[in-house]
Amino acid sequence: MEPLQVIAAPRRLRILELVWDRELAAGDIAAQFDVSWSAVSQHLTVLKEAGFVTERRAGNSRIYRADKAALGSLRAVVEDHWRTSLDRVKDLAEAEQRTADERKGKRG
Amino acid sequence: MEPLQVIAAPRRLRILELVWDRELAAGDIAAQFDVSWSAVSQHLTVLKEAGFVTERRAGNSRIYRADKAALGSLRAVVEDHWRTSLDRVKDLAEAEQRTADERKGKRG
DNA sequence: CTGGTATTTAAGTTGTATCTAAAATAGACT
DNA sequence: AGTCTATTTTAGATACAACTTAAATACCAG
Repeated sequence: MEPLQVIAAPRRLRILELVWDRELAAGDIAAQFDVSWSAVSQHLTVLKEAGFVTERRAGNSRIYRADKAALGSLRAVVEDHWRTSLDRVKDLAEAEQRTADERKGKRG
Repeated sequence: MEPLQVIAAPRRLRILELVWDRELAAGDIAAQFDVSWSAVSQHLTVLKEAGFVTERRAGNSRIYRADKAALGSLRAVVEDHWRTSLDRVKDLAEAEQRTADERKGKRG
């Protein structure tokens, strides 16, 4: 998969942030989300194949961690993303509101 | 739309590259692709709403151009992608050249 | 005004990435 | 061996972004 596609999926971006500066077992990652472990596992596979996370086995767990160097120019994008994500949620909500308003009144 | 999503669509990335350092009319952009003008127009709208291209009117044409500054950290990603694509072309050309050399009986 | 070109908007179709659920795998422990 | 736990893989459902076609808009020329 193309590097850009890999980090463009919001769930994968959040996973990447979770293992940005610490190791985490797959289960600990999955526990952060309201989706099945299977879904998270599939995302981890994509991230691993892209080289954006490393995997190591410990007991019967698999432990993941971001490989920042592998991200190249995408690294700054990831770092930017979480710095601005809260603001962006607000902006998107406002944009939604404007769209809804325009539908009601066709050209404001 | 999220900046990352905007750039992650391959068609939009190529459009952005087309208008990277020159102005182009919507029609000239659409002519580069094997999809309908409508589809290209929709992509241009997304790029414009993200702020990644500027639009100006000239006669009955609309002329677009990339706004590199607006891309922030994504700028490097676009440039990387473009360079990588060019490298791919170059690699193919070199492979062709090697094949030609071998036909002549040249070095290994 | 009419006709023509450039482009967008509207409405509906389709391909595909993400998801769920269930079965399979791998290692630890007894 | 057998059974735990952690995780992946397979198979199939779903949601959504990119597309198509057709109609609408905007601008220019006669």
